[in-house]
Amino acid sequence: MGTASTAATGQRRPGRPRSERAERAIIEATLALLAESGAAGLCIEKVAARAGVGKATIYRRWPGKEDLLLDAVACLKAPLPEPRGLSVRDDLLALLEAMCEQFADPCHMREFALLLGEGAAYPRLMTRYTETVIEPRREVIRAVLRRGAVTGELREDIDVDAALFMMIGSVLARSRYGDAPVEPGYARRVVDEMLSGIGAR
Amino acid sequence: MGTASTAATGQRRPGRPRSERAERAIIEATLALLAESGAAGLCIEKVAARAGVGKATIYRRWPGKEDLLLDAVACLKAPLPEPRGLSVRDDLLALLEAMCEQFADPCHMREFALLLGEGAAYPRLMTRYTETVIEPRREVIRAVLRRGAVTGELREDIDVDAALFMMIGSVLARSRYGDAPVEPGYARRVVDEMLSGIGAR
DNA sequence: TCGATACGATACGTTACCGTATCGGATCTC
DNA sequence: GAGATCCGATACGGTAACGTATCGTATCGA
Repeated sequence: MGTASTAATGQRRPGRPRSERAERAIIEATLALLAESGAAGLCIEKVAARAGVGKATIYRRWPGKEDLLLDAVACLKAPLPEPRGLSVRDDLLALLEAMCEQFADPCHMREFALLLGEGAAYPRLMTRYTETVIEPRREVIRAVLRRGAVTGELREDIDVDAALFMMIGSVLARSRYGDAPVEPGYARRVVDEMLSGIGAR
Repeated sequence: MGTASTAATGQRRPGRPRSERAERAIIEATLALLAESGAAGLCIEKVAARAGVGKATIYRRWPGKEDLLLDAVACLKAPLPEPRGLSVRDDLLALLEAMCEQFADPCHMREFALLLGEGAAYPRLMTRYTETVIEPRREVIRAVLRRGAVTGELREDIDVDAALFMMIGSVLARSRYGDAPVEPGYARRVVDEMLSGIGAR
């Protein structure tokens, strides 16, 4: 992490060691505030207050806001269910339903949307988020699509990336603020529409 | 608009009338700064500076930032090409290519992404943006899809909304910061994948 | 011409957050 | 126990934007 050099050398520094508990509280508070107010709205003083920590304890570890956010975002997990269904259709359905569920949580939605919007201002942060959260999820879906092309459940010459973004995007475009929440059954409709195609037989 | 009551009564108020030119400059500067920094990053002093206007000239018309933004966003247009192609496929292709092009412009992308991310903090602003920009565009695409279902170019029982969001979302999910720019031919790949479906024949 | 209002400019006090410094107490190693 | 470092707390000066007030000038109706 962005912290001092003890880990690098392996040696112990003299004096009181840094509190692991404080560090966890800081990261946790950072992620919570990130989801609430976005990267631009996040401020160190609020992080310190929520973490129950002095400002100095933060500045001792990270030089500034962006470095703190960078480490915080790296701690995010991407809890998409590992697909182990029987059919490709069932796997896609489970993945898409999990996405719908996550985006229905206003907290996750905000986290994603805020980072998306602020990507231009914080490019390193956006890159880290992509590596940590977004790309692993995409890869899970890509794997299912490729598997389908091999087993014959999907067209052999399927355009994996186009299909990937159609799936992900259908949830993303639907889950905007101001729209009605995604209704149950939406994932199934998308998957079936993708499988059968919209063209006439 | 949010301005004073002369329009409502139709009567002229005594004294020097408000400058139409200043009002236009303010709205224009607001939209420019909105695209650059988002709603949260926008500040009245910068709007005044860019518009070449005193702060009082802004506060005389709008009580605060959100009301100004509300009027500014209402002035946005949604320049999707009116489809008048020969086939449904050509129309969808043209619409999707126009979307790709617009999202390739960093300015439009930021405008959209920033508003999306800040939707939670400015719900009225988000609603206005949806009414003015987003929903009209969706309706154009819906109309083409419905037409296809009638003419037989598309399946008769097509799920219009699912298909709509798959189309829009494929561009949206692909056009993130940190990703490579959308390559030419992407729109065609999406449209053809949607028409044929990814399921095996 | 005169009163009323708007204009751009600028000064003002307020608030929020920045990053730094310092405090007394706590917790490590030697 | 001595020295070093960290702890949470808080004070500090600096900066940015807030929204209000006040300039002298400009432009309208009566």
